[in-house]
Amino acid sequence: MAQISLTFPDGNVRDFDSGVTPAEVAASISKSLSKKAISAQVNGQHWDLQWPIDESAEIAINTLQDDAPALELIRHDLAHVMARAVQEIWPDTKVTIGPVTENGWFYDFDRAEPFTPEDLGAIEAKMKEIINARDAVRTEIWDRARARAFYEERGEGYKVELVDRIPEGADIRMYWHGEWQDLCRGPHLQSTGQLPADAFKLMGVSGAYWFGDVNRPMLQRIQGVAFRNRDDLKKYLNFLEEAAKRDHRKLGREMDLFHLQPEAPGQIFWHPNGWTVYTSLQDYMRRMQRKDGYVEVNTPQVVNRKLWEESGHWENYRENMFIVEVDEEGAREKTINALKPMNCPCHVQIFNHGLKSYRDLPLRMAEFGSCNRYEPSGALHGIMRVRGFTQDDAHIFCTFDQIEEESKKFIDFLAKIYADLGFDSWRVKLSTRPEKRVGSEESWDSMEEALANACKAAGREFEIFPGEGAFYAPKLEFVLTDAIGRDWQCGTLQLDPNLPERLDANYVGQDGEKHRPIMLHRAVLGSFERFIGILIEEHSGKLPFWLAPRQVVVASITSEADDYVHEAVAALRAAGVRAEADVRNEKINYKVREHSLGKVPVILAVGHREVEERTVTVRRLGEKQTQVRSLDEIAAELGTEATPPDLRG
RNA sequence: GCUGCUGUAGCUCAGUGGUAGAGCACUCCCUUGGUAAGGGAGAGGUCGACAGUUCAAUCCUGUCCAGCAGCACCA
Repeated sequence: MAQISLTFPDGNVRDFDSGVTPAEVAASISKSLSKKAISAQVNGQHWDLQWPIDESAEIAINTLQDDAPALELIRHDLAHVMARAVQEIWPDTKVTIGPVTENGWFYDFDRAEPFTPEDLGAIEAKMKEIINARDAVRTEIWDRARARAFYEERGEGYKVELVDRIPEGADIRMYWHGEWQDLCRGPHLQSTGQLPADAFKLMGVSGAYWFGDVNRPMLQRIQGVAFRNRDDLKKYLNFLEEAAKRDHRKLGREMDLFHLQPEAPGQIFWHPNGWTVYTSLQDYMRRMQRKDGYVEVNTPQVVNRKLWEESGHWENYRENMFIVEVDEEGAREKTINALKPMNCPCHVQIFNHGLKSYRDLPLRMAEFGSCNRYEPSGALHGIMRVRGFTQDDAHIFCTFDQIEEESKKFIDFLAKIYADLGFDSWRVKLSTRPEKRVGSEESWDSMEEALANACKAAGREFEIFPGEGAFYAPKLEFVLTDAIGRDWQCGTLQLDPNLPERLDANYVGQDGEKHRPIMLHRAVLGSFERFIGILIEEHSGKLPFWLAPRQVVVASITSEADDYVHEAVAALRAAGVRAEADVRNEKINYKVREHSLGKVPVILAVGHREVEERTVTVRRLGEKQTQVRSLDEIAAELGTEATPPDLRG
């Protein structure tokens, strides 16, 4: 038997027979390690305790104390345990795949009857039974024909398909615990008894397509979350509760920002409070754009089909467009129009109106463009994914040589805005040429390089996403992370030589000849609707003062202070603060509670004392402490705070 | 769009084959109270829509609409 040497994390080297398993290695070290071991790292690769090691390697034995491997194994083994539980309860159920997810796992099943929420309890109970049975996990490598025959005999058609999908040369691993069997690449725990029976929870059942294919029948997906111990699970469930509290749909109602109703699905009824946030943000964006050399335009909502055919949207995007047919009385033919889903074709019309010279470039054309897209019903989500929305859209018409500089300028612009809006953490993705594409390799080289160079010049790191670009050009996407760790793609910078070509945009160059400009589609916020949703959730409704819809409420403690309340409100408004009076016949406790829940950042309370001294008592949201200040002083101070970031001295 | 679940007062939710309830919010009255709910009274519902079964439907069945979760989609 050949010898191999294994190097341990502490630097020790020991010799073993080739083919030794990590389980045997652990046993040779100590009995307790052998019991506690869950898996190994062999040359950095996550390794099942039962897999033989044939060559000298670095090895580390993992236990439940090792965070990453432990979580992976717990979640993965629970997926198997759940599948076994389901098949034990409903033997006619077919199993498919069950991968690990960010906080747990899911497993997709094929079964005629739907799983009900009540079934989940039964499955969970059965899973605990299986864990308590402490069955050893066993693995073997089979050849393809045997594995295939095995699953065919059992009628597990999905598994047959999986066996067929395993690439040539890769091991086909079969796993067992108890009588139950699954095809799996592993690794797994030593025994189901190593699973924490109190640190997982089934979260729900939903539909999912087999390999994401809409044409295949829908499977039933049961999802679970799992952690190393009960406390971590509790922490996670608690986190979910906290996240639910900051849901923009809930806060939108509580803060009276907007509503949606069935007559206009995916379109927003903005209430005064919400519209104040919207217009404040839009005013800010408008000022920023002007300062950065954009011109602003506005273009039609309802545009004849002809333009969409020319732009290519009719061919490629039609099922997402609202079609408007005009059937005029006595007209020879009815006209077919579409609500614009994008602004770009209209902007090219403005560009094309009149001759453009190279001296006009770069031309930065901005529009707060109202767009309508017929999004699939299942995609709608509050104000984050809607059918009617407004983009902070702009198209930069420029020459190829100007791409890099314009891109750099845009990244700087976007960085300034994200910083002003309180987002410090964001990433840049560079999506490069896809398989199916148009244009020469040289042109792709230079476009990708221009975007990469622009990032470098702006001092921004970027990740490359190969093959993710549009068929005509690469793009940058700007992803920000909110307070609960979710990613949102908001900003984008898409190069586009295609649309100017289709719509025959051109400018007269220095040489007196016609040339084709390139377009840069770009947005910072993406859409106001989605961005406001993100802002609400990021701040749990406690928006930055300059964006808060009601910045100050002046509340009377006694009705004898009512006149002074109105005087204070007038003074605040004169100072540029959005202030309201609350002179209702209610106690101050009641008013404080209500406005605190309404996320009003500042409450000024006034009673006899304040009236006499011409002061107010200031209470800021989230603070218990109050402060007595003179009315003039606080009006000036809050006036400064209410100033948008770009207008501050 | 697909699978599953849900739809009762402005909000959160209970409930029943014999046309409905609570808390909060709302209106009025009392109370003028010092920093997260003072007390009392009152008003408010075509039980998502439309069909069907039934003597009788908010409840059972079907279709549609909308919402929620996930999948798919996001040129």
